[in-house]
Amino acid sequence: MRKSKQDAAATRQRIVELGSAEVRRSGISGMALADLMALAGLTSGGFYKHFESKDHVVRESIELAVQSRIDAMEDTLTAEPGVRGLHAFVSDYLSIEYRDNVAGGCPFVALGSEVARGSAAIRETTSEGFLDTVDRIAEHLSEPDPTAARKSALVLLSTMIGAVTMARMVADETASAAILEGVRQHLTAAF
Amino acid sequence: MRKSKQDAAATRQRIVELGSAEVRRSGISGMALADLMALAGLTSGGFYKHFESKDHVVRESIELAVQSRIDAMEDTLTAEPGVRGLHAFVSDYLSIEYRDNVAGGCPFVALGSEVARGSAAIRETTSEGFLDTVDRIAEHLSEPDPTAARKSALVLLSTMIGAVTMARMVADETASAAILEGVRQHLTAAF
DNA sequence: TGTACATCAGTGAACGCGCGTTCACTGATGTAC
DNA sequence: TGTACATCAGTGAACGCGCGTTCACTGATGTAC
Repeated sequence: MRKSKQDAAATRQRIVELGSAEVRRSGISGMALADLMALAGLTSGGFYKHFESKDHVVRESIELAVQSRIDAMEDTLTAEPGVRGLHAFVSDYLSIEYRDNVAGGCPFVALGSEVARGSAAIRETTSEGFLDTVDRIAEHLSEPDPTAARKSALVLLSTMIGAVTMARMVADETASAAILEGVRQHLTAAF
Repeated sequence: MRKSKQDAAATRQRIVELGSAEVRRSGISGMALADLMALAGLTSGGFYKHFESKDHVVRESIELAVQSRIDAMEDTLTAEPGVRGLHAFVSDYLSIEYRDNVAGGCPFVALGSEVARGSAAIRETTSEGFLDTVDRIAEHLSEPDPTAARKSALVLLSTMIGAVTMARMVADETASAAILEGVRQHLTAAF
């Protein structure tokens, strides 16, 4: 049952989009290809008509997740001018809703420690995405010196990633919310 | 070949100690019980003479990792008085050496995102360890109000965890070192 | 203190399951003439 | 424009491997008398 080139391209795109959510929800090793294909309405064998290996979908899935998060971030940062936009981004990121939106949330939070142990290709892709995100944040900071702006952006993003990672890990709801709120206050005062 | 009670207790202890390093090195799902037992000089089957399931060793291994990190932290914090001890702790934590010492390093960095997806028991154990660590840090902060101290400690620890997690993930050495150094400067200025 | 039996730490093979990957096959699409 | 053949997206079973867990067995330790 061969499909047209357009259909095939659309299928591939759909797999990556579903993978982008799945990999954040279940983790790299937790994402099963047969499950992913089932989500796309396909059976397992067809996977290799679109990708060389699991590593390849994982990479593209993470890439898409990073890109869609950057796009959303740009929207928030530019919706309000200057520091107002920055604080809106920080507050959104450190909200209960964002903490609980694993599949649609920050890939660095969802995959941080797993990527550090992952293949060289996955580390490469993910860390490029991280540094790209840092650059985008730096562009929106009020600091005149680009090196200083980059450093601030690095600190800002690492801090938020740590906070949400711990907020997701901590079982007690009150303690979890306190992490988010504490870090939000700290960052909006410091930047 | 039954062993004496003392031998058996020593074996159990050894497995947990090795597990404490292994789980940080390989992750929860990456730690294979047969490998762990081989490290202890035993064969796979004997595992269940000491533990009910993999989940149980993982819990004890994380618990031990947290405890040994707390002990090391207390030493650093009290070696020098006041803010000097705190800054020494922050600088050690955000050093290249600590970043590269995965098996002996911070379990929250090594396992953060994986624990968030883990069993309820593992989440419980790990987040208790996290909150315990926060309390210990809070005791050493100069702030008079204990609630404020606790909040500062929460922010401090989450920030450092995020920084080291990203520093381990980022493939480029210069960029990785810049994360550590940037966050170190930021935290020693802020606390 | 000695003896007989029960217990149980440790062995190593086997089981069962999940999962990445392969493969022969199908039939619609693409292409060459 | 039609026709014949090649291509290839998708199917679903099978393979192979890793790994958690179980099990029958061994022999030293622990315990009851």
